[in-house]
Amino acid sequence: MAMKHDIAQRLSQYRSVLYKLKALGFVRVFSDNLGDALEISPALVRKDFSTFSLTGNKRGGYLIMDLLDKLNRLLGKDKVQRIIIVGCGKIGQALMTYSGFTREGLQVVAGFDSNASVISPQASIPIYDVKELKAYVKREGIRIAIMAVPDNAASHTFDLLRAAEIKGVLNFAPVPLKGVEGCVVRNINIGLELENLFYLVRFSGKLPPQPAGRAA
Amino acid sequence: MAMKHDIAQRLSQYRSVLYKLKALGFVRVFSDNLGDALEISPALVRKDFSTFSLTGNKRGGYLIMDLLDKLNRLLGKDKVQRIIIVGCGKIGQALMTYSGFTREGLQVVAGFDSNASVISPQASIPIYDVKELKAYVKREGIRIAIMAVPDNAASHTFDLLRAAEIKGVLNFAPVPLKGVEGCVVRNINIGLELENLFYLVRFSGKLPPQPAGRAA
DNA sequence: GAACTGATGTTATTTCGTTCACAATAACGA
DNA sequence: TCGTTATTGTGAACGAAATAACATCAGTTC
Repeated sequence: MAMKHDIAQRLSQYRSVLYKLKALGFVRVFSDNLGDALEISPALVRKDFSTFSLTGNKRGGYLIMDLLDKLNRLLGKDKVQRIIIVGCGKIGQALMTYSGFTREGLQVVAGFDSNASVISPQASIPIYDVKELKAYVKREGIRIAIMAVPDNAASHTFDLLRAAEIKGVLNFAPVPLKGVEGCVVRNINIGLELENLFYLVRFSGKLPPQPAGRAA
Repeated sequence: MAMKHDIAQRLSQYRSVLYKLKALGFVRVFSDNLGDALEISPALVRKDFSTFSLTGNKRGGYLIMDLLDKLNRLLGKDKVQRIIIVGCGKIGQALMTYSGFTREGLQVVAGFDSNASVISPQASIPIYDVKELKAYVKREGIRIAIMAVPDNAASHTFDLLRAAEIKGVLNFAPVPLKGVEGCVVRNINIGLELENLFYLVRFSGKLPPQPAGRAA
């Protein structure tokens, strides 16, 4: 059940770096450059490209435009990718107008909430009652949702999303959801990340306490 | 340069699950239970515990209270962990009042921004001018910061944080920051995560296109 | 109190992602 | 045109992390 997440993440990162290089006027790029940018070895860059049949020239490296074309097709970036946000509290609303999305070809097309006071179907990005979720998703063919609800609503909301046959969920609730057949889940647990940071800072450099107690 | 991130993350997850079990009235737990909860093998649970000298009883499993005590000490949860937020736009402000933090023993003690219109030193969680960042961090002994600034400010803001000798940064800007000596960085790139989701959904089950072209 | 049961703690094995190493080859220069 | 050089593409080697396997032992039962 090992995730093949990592290589897909790298594809997006390559894409991002390539756009920057293109903006700087470069037309070719070498595996070394991309390796430096992502802090990985050039060999891994070439291997990734090989896996997806992204080919270069034996001496002239890779053509940036060519790579971008192929990556965009691979990542489905040739069309705008529409998402909805379920849970329009502070985080949800912040994400609704998050500027990083448009730049990435992502478009938040609607929000959903159970709290009547935030519902506003006339807004530029409308917020509907969560009761309308299923119909909307079906009608508009939405496949990906961001979930930004409080922890106690997480599990129920996830059931609603599954009932609406959502195919992928980015979960910001502090309750890790388990992925299920037909629906990929990705958990972003901010508290967990911070805890992790505190841990890494506390023991940065030093090994964890009593790492198997090998005598000196 | 392989990360030892994973085991620390699991430690926090064990802790979270253990609290839930405790709330349900359980007093003992077995490696199987925790393995199921985190979707990992029981062997890995025992191995993790062994690494950190978390011991159980050969037959009776582990005592939940005992594990929690030790985990809390390991993760520094015996005292409140204070953090600051740099960049008080929508995301930053949403995080300031994020309810998930207090539950985790995390406390946002201040915000910083360069935009005069959001500065409010009298608020219950004060927002100061970013000019005061360094002095504040020194005075209060802050070690961890959340960075929620727009992409074009990311690099400069990171320099400020380093100058203030911040030890760890959780970066929400859509520009991945490279970690540096003395400062651990953890990037949360929402756009990237969504792209990844789209990719996984597109190819869920099926292998990536032409995976090295092995003939049928 | 002796045999048995069931879970731990740890060693051995496997798996998998990454890096190494190098053969193949396209561009460049004389 | 032919040698040289720089870079790709990929099979082999490596290493780390997860799993499997098992020896060890606390508790339970008769």
